[in-house]
Amino acid sequence: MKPTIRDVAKMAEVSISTVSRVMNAPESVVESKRVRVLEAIEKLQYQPNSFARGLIYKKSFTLGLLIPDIENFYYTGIIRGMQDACIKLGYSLMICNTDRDKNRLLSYIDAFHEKQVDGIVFASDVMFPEYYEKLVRCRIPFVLLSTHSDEYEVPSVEVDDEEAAYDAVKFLIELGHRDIGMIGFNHENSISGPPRYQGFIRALNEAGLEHNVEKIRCATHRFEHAYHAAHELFTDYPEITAVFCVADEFAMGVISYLKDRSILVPGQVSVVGFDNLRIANMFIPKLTTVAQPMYDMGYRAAEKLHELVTTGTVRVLREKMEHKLIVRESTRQR
Amino acid sequence: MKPTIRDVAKMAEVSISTVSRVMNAPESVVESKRVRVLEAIEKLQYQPNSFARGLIYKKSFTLGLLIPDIENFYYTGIIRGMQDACIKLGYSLMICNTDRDKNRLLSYIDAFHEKQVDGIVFASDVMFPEYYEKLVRCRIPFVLLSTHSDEYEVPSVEVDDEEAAYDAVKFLIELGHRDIGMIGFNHENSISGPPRYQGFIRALNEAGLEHNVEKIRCATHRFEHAYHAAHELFTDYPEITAVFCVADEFAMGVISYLKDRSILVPGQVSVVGFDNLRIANMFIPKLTTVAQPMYDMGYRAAEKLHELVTTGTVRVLREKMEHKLIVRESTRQR
DNA sequence: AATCGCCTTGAAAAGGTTTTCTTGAAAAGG
DNA sequence: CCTTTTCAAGAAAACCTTTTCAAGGCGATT
Repeated sequence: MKPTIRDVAKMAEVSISTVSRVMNAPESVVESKRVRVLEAIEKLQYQPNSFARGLIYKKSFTLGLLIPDIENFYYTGIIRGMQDACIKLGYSLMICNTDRDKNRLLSYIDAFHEKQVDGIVFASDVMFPEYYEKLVRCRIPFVLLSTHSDEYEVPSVEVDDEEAAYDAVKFLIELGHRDIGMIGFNHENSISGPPRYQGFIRALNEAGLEHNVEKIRCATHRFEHAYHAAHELFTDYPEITAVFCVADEFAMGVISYLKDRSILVPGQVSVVGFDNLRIANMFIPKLTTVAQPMYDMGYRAAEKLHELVTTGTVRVLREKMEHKLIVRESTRQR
Repeated sequence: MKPTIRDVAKMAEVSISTVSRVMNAPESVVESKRVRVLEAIEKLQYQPNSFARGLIYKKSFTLGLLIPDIENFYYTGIIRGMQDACIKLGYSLMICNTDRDKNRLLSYIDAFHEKQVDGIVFASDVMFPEYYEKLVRCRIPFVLLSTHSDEYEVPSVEVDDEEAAYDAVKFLIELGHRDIGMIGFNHENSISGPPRYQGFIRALNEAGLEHNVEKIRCATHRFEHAYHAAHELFTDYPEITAVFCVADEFAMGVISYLKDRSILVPGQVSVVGFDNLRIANMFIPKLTTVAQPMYDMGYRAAEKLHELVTTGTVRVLREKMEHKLIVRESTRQR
């Protein structure tokens, strides 16, 4: 059987209280006994039972992460950052992939509740009232990542989507493009959809290019959808010479479509993506894109959640992270 | 505070034993009390404390997954499969990304031990004696995924790497290629490196193409390394018209290198990858590759681990999964 | 009518740790 | 040398659940 504190105590010939003290307040026990206990711990490969501990502390030292789609490359960076932060903070991390399924998400919240995770970071999804209410009923603190809530006061960390989109489109305009399209997210079930669209519009208006305002098609996260959306976009507006995509995966879809139509990128059409996934730098052509600091965002979200969990509140509610336009090979002067 | 079984008992005016029974053996309590208890549970949003439970059952109903590199697209499929299996089996999943760091891996094992996960699936890494011994010392059951051990008797699930590599190279030969190179894994710290190399050699020998045996360069998992390795390979052997890559990411690296050298793929050189990652179908050109059933492998690994955890043993020790060559656009008849 | 047995229920122990309370001993102060 | 203070360390309670054991009540059987 797994050795318990009792076994250690017996071997070291002290009481279990002393063993406990050696682990939690070593300076309070005299050296001779301390070394005996330490030796016993080592010899028995003793590891305190986290169930017993959890029972007392009412804490699991575990954080939960809820992501919509693990196959989306966006989240791998987030995960790394969050995991590193967890290591630093002495927490474990539990990752759950909802596959964009409402019921699944709800049941993961139950699982988190049962496992008594100390807090949850909720990534990218819309914070529906159902989710919110369940979370507060379960008394689980949570922060939002790459999303936010207008209705509720929930801490969040994200980039400035409007500004980022604006920068991307402005870049295209400065390159001399006058006919610009966009592949966006559906507005109903996405948080970043509307602001990125706003940014697109603002850049257009500012440059007097309002005639492009309609040149937008929506896709739902996947390459194939973006390919299809590109087909629609270019069928309706063959004059387009540049397209702003709200995700790198969309940019790849668009470029693949253009490739199949034998339209050169960036020769005839420029394409800019969003996120700066690792593949953005591997694709042919390498993607010009607006980078989100995924790693830092994951890291920051974990820190913020920790702040919330330990202090009960958070110094800055909505945290904006820096985005940055990265110019590579998928765009060109017109 | 979080309601306990006591609060429920009080509200329903029964003993805590009765409450426990309605949750674990409902038929053993008379209907009138049962409904009272159920109502109280509902009203209080009661959720049993998993620490107390774990203390009794000595089980956490959690499985651990150890992966070397979450940024490698290979693992996302694994994770999905394993998570789905966990849901089916009533387990939670804890994913840890070691970043190929030995110490980190060791400390994750400690974390798993402390959290008392019921079992671990250990993916892709070499099972060093240090790992093995630690795992058995901690008495944590584990299975190997996409790796195996020659020294120890450990359950594993993986594809037949030798055969899969053989199939890929044979395909290239059948296409008429006579000068074939390979981008492989380093043999020291990879399990699939040697068998894939063997497969390459066997296909070559069988076709009387032994003169290619030296045309191999190694890379360590990343695109950039593969790019560099391709540079070396083509500098030394400019006659090569086909290259077998042991990872899709390597194939992308090679193709990018050839692109920069203005060598057409598949026009002048054919490239085949390995894994069939989601991007294999998004890249330009779409990759010909030998597919691994990542989802199924993750799923199967979880099932196998569950079998091991519950029965103490496993019916088939080393499980081979089916691979399959998928022909797309990166290869062509010579 | 009495006994047996079954069903339902409550009391209590067990599981492993932390922490408070208590006690005994040693150090410090007069 | 005696009293007070400080310190180390053990005993026991608490955390929340499950499960065993015991008991009470009731119907059925003889």
